[in-house]
Amino acid sequence: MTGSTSTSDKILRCARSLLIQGGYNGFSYADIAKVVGIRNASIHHHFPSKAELVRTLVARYREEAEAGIAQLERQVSDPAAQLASYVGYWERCIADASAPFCVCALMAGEIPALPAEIVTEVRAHFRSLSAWLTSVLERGARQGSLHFAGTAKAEAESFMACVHGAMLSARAYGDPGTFGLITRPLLERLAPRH
Amino acid sequence: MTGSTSTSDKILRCARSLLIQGGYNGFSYADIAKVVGIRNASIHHHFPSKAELVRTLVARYREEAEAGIAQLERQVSDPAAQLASYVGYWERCIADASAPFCVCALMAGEIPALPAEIVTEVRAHFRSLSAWLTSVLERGARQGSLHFAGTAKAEAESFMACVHGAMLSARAYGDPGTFGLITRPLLERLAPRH
DNA sequence: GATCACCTACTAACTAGTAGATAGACCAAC
DNA sequence: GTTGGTCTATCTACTAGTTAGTAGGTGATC
Repeated sequence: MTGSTSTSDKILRCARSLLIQGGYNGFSYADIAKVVGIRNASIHHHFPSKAELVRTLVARYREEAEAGIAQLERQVSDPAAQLASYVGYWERCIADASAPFCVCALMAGEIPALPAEIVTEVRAHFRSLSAWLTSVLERGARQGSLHFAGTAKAEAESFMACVHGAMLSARAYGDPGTFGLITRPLLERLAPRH
Repeated sequence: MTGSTSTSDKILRCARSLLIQGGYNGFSYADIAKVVGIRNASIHHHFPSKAELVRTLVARYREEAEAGIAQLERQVSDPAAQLASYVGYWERCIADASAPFCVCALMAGEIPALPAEIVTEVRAHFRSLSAWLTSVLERGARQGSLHFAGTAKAEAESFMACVHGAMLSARAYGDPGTFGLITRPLLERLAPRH
């Protein structure tokens, strides 16, 4: 309750942005302390261990993601527009470098080296994102606005993989535009504009 | 030249498999030394720094990848079959857990935290893989065996992203089968067997 | 006898995490 | 309204272990 953003909030936000840069083993308590302006040990007061800090961070990330999707469901009703809006959100995040990678997609690659409680959290994000995409695709198919060959579930997994792969490619090429280059045809294929 | 596999070979192979597990910051000289059966310091005799070790490792990985693709070009001529063979290779690697992730795809996520010389190497792999896929798709389109909407280049980038994303999803779900589940419809869409 | 591959022994910096002190805020009892 | 107790957030100072990397020595091989 210390003003608008508490110290633990600052720690979480800072840790998230460091995590997005280089993964779980790519940052340390010292890095966080330097940015937030407290001492190394003070972080332990808020989060007893690094695993717990990152678990909390991912849990909060998932909450925000679910809230964002709930808002999207309220504001946009057309399934094709919902997919476009989801992709557009990431396109903007990558373009302005504010959060140029999905926390969970990044950590999915490091899973064999991650504490179990974090793996659970990452897996849950994949499941819930896939479930939402499946529901959007199902609705779109029923309405006749979205077109694909197999099941909605399979198409959802493919869609999610393509978006995550596009993040990887954008990073590999060092070019934010690559993300849109890959995802735009993906949307076009599902909802052809004539 | 010490017998069939030299120590530096062993170090490279070991480092690769450790890298595939948890990324650049997910392993140390000590980890390699323990597996290979030499002392920590001996690794420096072969590779002066970690950055140099990993740079060499990626360069060799790229050589092997290019050799594999050259062999594929020799053995299989049909473009659709070439794509299927490429995906099949990864499906087997992931299923038997021998090398369940592309070294460059994994490190692409960590790029902001990677030494510059490694980033160059990773980027080069993305470019050469994309170039090969583009040539296969172009040939397939010319022959009429592969079908897609936009340019071959755009479709190649999308294909590559989807494959990399499928690796990520397989890891996230802890289920190797996920890779095939995502990539099979991808091949089916490009070359429908109706 | 030079070179190679390895060794022991070491360093400086960094890792997450702990112990215990301090300073301020809140809240009661007197 | 002052006193005393508790809670919270931070600090300094520390530990044990790990990190990449270095210096210099040894024994075998060409």
